[in-house]
Amino acid sequence: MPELPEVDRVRQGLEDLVLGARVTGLSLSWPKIIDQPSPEEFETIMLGLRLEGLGRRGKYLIFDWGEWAWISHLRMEGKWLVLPSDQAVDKHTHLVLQLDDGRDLRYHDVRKFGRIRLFPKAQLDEELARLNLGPEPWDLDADTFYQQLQRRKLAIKLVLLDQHVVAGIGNIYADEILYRARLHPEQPANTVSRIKSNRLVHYAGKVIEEAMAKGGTTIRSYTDALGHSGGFQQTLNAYGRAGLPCPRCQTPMKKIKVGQRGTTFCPRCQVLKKERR
DNA sequence: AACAGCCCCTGCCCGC
DNA sequence: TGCGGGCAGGGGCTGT
Repeated sequence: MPELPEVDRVRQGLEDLVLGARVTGLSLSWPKIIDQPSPEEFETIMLGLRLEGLGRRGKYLIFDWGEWAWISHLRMEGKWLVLPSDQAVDKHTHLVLQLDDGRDLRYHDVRKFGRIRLFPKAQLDEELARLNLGPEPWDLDADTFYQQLQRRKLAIKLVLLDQHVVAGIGNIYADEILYRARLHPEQPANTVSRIKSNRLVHYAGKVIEEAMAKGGTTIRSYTDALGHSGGFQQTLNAYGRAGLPCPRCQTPMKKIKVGQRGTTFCPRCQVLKKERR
């Protein structure tokens, strides 16, 4: 489940590996991954384009193809792979772009949840605006964030996962941020104190930056474009540690569901506070 | 406006 | 061994 740090590593990998390459052939075996335009138009437009840049916003990858651009979201298990063209195509590979250097850029996605949107690059700003993403975690403004919490009754974890509030945080890092800030994941957002809100802002930036420095987290299937795993999983305090002792107080970590999502926290360090009026 | 519910998919795990 | 059912889960969409 790639989140911001993993998506950024993918971006870097692609930049190193295929920047400047030109598309000489194309095969799209699961058209639904292209949500715009039609498969036929997609093929016609892509042939001959040169990859001129790679960007990222939140968990979205941005491919600059000169006159055209993509926004690509990997969702749960999407991967971009760069492989020699003569290597056999895996059954979960849904798009193959042959490049002019004898290699392929391939989109691989077991669950077929990921999406690619193609549009004229002149529309990039409006396409990004349409996503209505919140700031990158390290750009969060403490006042704005606290104001958003005050008008939401949702569990605080679900607010951290809301891409309109802050972009790039997913299930793993949400648990880590809440653990460090010592907040119960189900604490209603509008009952989070100003101090705790500030702590969330602080740790959101810090956890994501630390994870980026370690090349992201590999839990199930994430790898970068070279097939390398991340290194942050050794640093995880909460996610995936249900039943194991809390690194701070040794109390066994507890696993619950918050808005259909598996959530691990320390029942002693992260206590639900009573609402005050 | 906020939020709940549904849908997309497949691999994996469980019980029988 | 084979099979059916349940589960996981980000985000887009609809309905309230």
